[in-house]
Amino acid sequence: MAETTAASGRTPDSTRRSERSRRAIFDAALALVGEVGFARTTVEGIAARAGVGKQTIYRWWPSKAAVLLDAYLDLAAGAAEDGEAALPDTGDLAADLRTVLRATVDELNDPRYEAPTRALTAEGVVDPVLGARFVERLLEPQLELYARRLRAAQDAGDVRPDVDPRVALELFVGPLTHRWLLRTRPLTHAYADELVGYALHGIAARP
Amino acid sequence: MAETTAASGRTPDSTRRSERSRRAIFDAALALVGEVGFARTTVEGIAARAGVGKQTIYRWWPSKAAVLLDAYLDLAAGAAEDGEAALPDTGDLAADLRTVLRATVDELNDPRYEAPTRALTAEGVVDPVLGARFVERLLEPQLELYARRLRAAQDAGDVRPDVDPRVALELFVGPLTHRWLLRTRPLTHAYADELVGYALHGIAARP
Amino acid sequence: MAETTAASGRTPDSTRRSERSRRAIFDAALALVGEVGFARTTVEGIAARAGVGKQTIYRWWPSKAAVLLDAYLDLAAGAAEDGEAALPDTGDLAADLRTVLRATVDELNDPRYEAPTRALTAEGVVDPVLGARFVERLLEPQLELYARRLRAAQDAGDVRPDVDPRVALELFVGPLTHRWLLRTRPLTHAYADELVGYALHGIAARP
Amino acid sequence: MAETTAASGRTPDSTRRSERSRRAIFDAALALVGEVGFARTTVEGIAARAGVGKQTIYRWWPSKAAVLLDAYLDLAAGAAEDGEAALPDTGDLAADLRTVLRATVDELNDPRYEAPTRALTAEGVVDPVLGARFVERLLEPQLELYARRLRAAQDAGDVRPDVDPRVALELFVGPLTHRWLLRTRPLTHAYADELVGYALHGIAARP
DNA sequence: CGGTAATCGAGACGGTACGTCGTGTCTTGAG
DNA sequence: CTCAAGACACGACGTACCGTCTCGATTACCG
Repeated sequence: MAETTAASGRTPDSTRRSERSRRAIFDAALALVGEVGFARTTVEGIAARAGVGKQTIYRWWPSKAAVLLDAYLDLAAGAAEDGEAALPDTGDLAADLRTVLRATVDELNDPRYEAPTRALTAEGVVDPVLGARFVERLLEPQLELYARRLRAAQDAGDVRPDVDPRVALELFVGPLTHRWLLRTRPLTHAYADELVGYALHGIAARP
Repeated sequence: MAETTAASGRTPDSTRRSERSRRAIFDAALALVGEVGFARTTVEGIAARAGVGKQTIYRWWPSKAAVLLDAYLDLAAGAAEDGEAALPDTGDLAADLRTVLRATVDELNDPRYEAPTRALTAEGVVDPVLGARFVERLLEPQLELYARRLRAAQDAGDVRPDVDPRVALELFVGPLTHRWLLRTRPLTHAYADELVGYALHGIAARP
Repeated sequence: MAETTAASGRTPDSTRRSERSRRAIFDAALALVGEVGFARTTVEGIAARAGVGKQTIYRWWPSKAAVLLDAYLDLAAGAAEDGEAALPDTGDLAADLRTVLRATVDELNDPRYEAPTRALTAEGVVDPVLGARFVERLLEPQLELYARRLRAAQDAGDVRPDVDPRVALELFVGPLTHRWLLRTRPLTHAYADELVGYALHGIAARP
Repeated sequence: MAETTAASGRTPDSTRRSERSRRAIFDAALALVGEVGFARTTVEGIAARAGVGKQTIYRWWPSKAAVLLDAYLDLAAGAAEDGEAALPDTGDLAADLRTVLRATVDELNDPRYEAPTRALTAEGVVDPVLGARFVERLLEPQLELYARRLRAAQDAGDVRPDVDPRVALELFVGPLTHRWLLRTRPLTHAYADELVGYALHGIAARP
């Protein structure tokens, strides 16, 4: 589980690292963010809760956001092990997209994940380094699944061959993310379905 | 220009308020966020730079984010005075959308606005109250312009009548925002054009 | 009660200073040094005990030693108010010196004063600035009393007129201090008497 | 050269000890105290400079003061080898004392020795165990030289037979130390001479 | 048109957290 | 076993800001 290595003067020897502390820090960080939110979570608080010296956190991470990101990645890695290396492919692209987008809606609405995900995303919006890492490790792998499914659909003749899947997928995740991040309108299954319809067939009138 | 009024015990008498200080605070806030970023901008710093007592800030705003939001709204109000109460309507919907989206791309890429816009958006992602205000005062009015243009296109028979403009517009702004906030891919005019094409006509193959 | 003004960037406005805090800090500092010793007394501890922010200490003093010195001076000033502006002068120089030196022995042996006095002295040995202040405010005024008494004795013909009182007085306080600081031998009344005997006949006029 | 043995649970096997490390630690300790002072010298710093593990220091000494003391004793032992097992005895007590006291003044004023000597003395003032060791190993042997010379003077009839040499010697070293430690007045040869004059006639036999 | 009640600049205050440094203990691998 | 190296839990450092709280000194309404 690679970490956002601290950029300070001397690099510590990672072979001698305490796995026990690493785990305790992750657990404490996630728990605290869930309980009091990211803003009121402090490095000091994480250290205290993890039964760890502050220095042990600063030795391995440059900021509390980096800690949380690694904790989150660790969590996601655990969850990813058992499952979903690919989007469903029943042959019906619209149905498959509806399934996935509905699942995404449910996940985004799940209060357990909301706080840390929002915190991390917001931090990434403002901190390019952290954001890049967030995208590279978490977001892009997910988007790649969409791209793959769309490519399969192209092979099956369900999607225009001149369409760039990497761009097309944003028609689905872009609006969803927009609603969720900015809270402009409620995120519902109905919205997911509507989105699939619009994006798949466009909004222009047919002659 | 209404402020996010401080919610503390006694409401101050706004008629006696110093306009001079208000302006100085806005200027200082925007300047500091531009120079050192939102995170390293402090209320103390704003006060010092504005030549103002800290209490004068705390009297009128509940947080530095609220100050920045009002400063930003003030800025936007000034900019909005001269112009764009509506999206262009040349009769060619695709062309008009390309124009607008390209302009948006340019704006988002403008380093002058980047820091404060990102800061406010990120803050809104995490703080629902601030986010709501941000959306209500800044985002929704802009989205309404899209909705209006799409409704006109429906009247002209260029957009399917069963399409909900408020949802459809997210096909354009959603992906754009997604790229900008998360920095997944560069934001270019070519992308804006591609997006208009995809969203307008869908990605599904035609039989 | 002048303080060892902090040498940091901006000098605080001493007219707005909280007398309440000043007193609480002195009390806490003296209490802690008495209870756990100087080395294990911390600025943090003083602040906590005094119910004061750390910054309030750092605003007015550059180090814990400076705090303790001022606390000590404040104490001494309080004690000095009621009393001893001069050494006793019964006409019998030897007896008077014995009285004073015995009292000094008792004071140095008093466990209540021992810890802070040793701490302060040791700190002054190593920190010239603090030491100078210690000497100027506490030690020299006391030594001046000796000098005055010796001058009176010269006037009375009990001390050789060519003797420099400021040097002569060190024959008494030097050895006493030496024993106390370095703990070479026990400090007793007998020693005080012996010292007076030895030193006095060196400077006493011969008939 | 005996060390202030660490008092921890298991005593290490001193026969397997690295002489190389011991010397390196002494050198590093003395160098650091000379360069940055005792307070800012750290065990970690000594270890790093000596190219030694921290544990190697903690294995053999209980504190940095103890390390410095041993380093100092080691130094003094080297210096003592070539010389002065006794005070000069030309038959003229006053002259001999002046010689010795002037040499002491020079030594105390030597900036090379000032930092470590002050540091050790100050530490001994506050730490009775260390102080006792300092006195026993360094101070008392020197004082004994004075006592011996005074006894010789008594035998020669130059000093009153009822005088206790161990007390009398403090008339010389006490005031000198007082001036040096507390920096009340400059330490000069003239002062040394004056001191001898004052003190000596106090203890000299009367014709 | 002077009294008075507010806001204003300034900044001290009690706090919380920061990120760093040093302590003394413990562990690892080499000799 | 000792040693160099250094990670660890811990505690304190001195600093930066927080949001609250006095302080005069304007300043603008009101009687």
